[in-house]
Amino acid sequence: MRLLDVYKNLSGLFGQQNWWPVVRGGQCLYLPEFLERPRNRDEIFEIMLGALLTQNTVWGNVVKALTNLESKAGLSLSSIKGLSRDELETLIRPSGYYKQKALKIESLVRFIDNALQGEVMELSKLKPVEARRLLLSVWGIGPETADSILLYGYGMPFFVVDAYTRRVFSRLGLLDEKASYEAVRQFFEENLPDDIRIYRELHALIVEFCKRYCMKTPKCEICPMRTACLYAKLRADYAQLRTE
DNA sequence: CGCCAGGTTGTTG
DNA sequence: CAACAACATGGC
Repeated sequence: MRLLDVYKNLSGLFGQQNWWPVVRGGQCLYLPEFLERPRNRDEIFEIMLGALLTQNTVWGNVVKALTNLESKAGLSLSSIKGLSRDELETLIRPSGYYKQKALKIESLVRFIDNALQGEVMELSKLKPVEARRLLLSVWGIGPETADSILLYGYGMPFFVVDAYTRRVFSRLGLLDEKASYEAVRQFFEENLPDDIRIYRELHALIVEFCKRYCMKTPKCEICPMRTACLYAKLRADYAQLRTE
């Protein structure tokens, strides 16, 4: 099975994902309208917040945090700037690592004020590679967070590699488990059509697939991709041995 | 209960 | 550069 086959399978299984979600009135919405138009500054900043808050954290907890921010302050840059460290910590608490994440948000805000003159749209004027380099220079923003912001916020063609991506594709036998972030990203970018819609969808589909089937201890018996998966075969063989 | 979650940073060998 | 600890809440 090739990379594009995986995409087609997952796409057929789960349908259109419409990432990145937006939080409005405490609801988490997946809106197809962003396939057609660029995000505005507030929408991009909200993605930055979400991308930071979801580091090693389930999205449901991030929604709680974003909902707190939304109702007590607002999700815009200026709203966040009006919060004290303590207020920020309290509001984002449900997303975990809340003290560290409060520092990261402050670090992000400093970056926007200083390097971008307070305007996130400045990044869209740069060449993608330069925008990425800048984001990676911010304390608290690593490669996955940067690529999430660039791909979903700015529509720049970087594939987002997360723990799920490594898990799925190493289990399928298409990737080395210990390949570096950059190596994995290049593998995807070289083997996918140069189309941010596909980058966006595939990453979202991988997350959905891992939540439903390919968890740490996977449900290989009922997995729709088991017949193409090395790991599923391995576990099936092992189960077979034990009954003999 | 224990395990796990859409990472990043700092420290150490 | 690789390995490991620290960071933390909430759902199952």
